[in-house]
Amino acid sequence: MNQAKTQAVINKLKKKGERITPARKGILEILSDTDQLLNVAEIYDALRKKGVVVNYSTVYRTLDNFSKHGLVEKLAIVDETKYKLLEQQAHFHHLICKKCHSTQPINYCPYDELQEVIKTQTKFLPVEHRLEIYGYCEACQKKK
Amino acid sequence: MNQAKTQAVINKLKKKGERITPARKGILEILSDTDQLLNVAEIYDALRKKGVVVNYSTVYRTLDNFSKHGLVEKLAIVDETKYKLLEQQAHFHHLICKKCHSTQPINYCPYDELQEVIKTQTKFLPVEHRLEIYGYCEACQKKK
DNA sequence: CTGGCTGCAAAGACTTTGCAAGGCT
DNA sequence: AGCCTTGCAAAGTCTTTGCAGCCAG
Repeated sequence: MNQAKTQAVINKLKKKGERITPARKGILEILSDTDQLLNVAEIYDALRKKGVVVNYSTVYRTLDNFSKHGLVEKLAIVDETKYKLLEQQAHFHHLICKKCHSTQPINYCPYDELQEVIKTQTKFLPVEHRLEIYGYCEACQKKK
Repeated sequence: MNQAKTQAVINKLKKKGERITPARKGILEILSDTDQLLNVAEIYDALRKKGVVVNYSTVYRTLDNFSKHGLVEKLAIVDETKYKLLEQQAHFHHLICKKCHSTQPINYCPYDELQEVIKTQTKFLPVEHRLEIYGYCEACQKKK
């Protein structure tokens, strides 16, 4: 279990005057311990498995809260909304399997070139970006 | 009005044995005539303005249909789902304004490097990808 | 003609919200 | 103790679906 990661985020939340409840701690632990993108139902289920039984609305509210504090990113996958804990150092994009919906991070980001192109072509002021790659994971390729 | 573009897609649909109804024709015209990403409500409204009054479910079904035929792309924007007509030649990514939600295409795609990185780092088989950039358009920068 | 397409209305999935009770600090 | 957070239930939004009737080919 990635306690250091969880604790770091908890400290940030405390500094902002947010209370640390079992639901919040549980969700942070879950997000800290995975490199998958998770949707609300997956987080809800994972919480139950940990013995933290909460209402769905709590999960939604908690994720909104974390998102507003810039601790968690809400990602729009086609036909699904997923969440991930933001890393302070680097940031990642994800490979998403079209069959089993598993995700894995990839160490690549086109941000620098992207920014250059935008500056050259437009007067748009970029703030953030999303990049996801859809395809088939190793396991699902073999199944086919 | 971009009739050539519309007609080209209509021909593709006909070849696949799909019928060309007023709803389908209207939606194709709308998508052909914009470089914006449109959501279902925007397409529905644009149809009405053209005098083509249809049910929401028809818009959904039509877009699903086009999407299945690879003519239209369904994009997941955070908190919104948008659609665009696929270009056969090139493909584009979009700049999305966080304030007014307008979109503009940009002539850049990291696909080549991306594929290289995926091949090097993983055994994932990429099929498609999504890249969107969020920020502020020229008009909204001035308003601030 | 005739099967695919549409309208309608209802259901379904997901998310948000108001209020009272409970628990973190 | 005070007030932020949660549970509950209801409402809201968006999307899908079954069925009957219509229309493009």
